[in-house]
Amino acid sequence: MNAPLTEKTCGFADSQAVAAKLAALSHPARIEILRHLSASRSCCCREVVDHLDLAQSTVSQHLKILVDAGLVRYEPDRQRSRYEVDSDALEDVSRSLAALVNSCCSGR
Amino acid sequence: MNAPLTEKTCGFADSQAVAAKLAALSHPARIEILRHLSASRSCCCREVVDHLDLAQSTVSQHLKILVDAGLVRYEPDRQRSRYEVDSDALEDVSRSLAALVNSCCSGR
DNA sequence: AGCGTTCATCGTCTATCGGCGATAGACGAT
DNA sequence: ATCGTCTATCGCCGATAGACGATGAACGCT
Repeated sequence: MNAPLTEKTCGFADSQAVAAKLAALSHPARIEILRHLSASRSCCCREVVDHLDLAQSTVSQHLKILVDAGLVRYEPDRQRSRYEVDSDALEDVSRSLAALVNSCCSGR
Repeated sequence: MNAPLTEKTCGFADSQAVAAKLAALSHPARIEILRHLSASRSCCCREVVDHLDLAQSTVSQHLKILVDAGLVRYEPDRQRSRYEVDSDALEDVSRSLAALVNSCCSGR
């Protein structure tokens, strides 16, 4: 599912997928959110808001971005929605980047 | 390993650094550029332009972003400027992300 | 029933991104 | 000296990101 596709030839379309994942991670607030989420096992939006010194709406947006990117799981539990890190997805991104970097540094 | 700084408290400033690096990587064109650069050992702007179906000015911009992020080395060789991947820097980013992911998945 | 809390969404504003063409500087070649 | 090539930069634009406040729905509690 993830990619036994084109081997190391990779491809152009693939770049887009990786880029999209990395884009979701390329914001300090979102990284902080991930850290906080993982530290707290799982938590609601409010908890993140308190921790982060950003407006609730802004945090909600960042969370949505992370969810859309598939890096965070979301469960609308009554009021207190629960957000929790999708470890597998995260590790997958890390692996993707590592693969990219590796293929770029294969020369040395 | 590379960062015995603040342990797991990590820090807010640190997130910014990682985010900045990842931002440079979060664009398909730039990933393609990296791939091409690494495949060609080193090359000039024009070479990338031919390969990429983007205007020369656009490519130059992307290259600048990569250089500013410290992921690509730049040497203004007469006309034919030489761009080449900074393997160490790239690996460093990969490690940073891995560390982040790892700390987020420590629970499981 | 009514209040407080939580959250997602909407609209708005500003800044930045990503693209392009045009331009100017630096060279090599003629 | 002039022409063609390669770069980097500038100016411009549409689109998007990122922030906020306001709003309304859903819920718990009293």
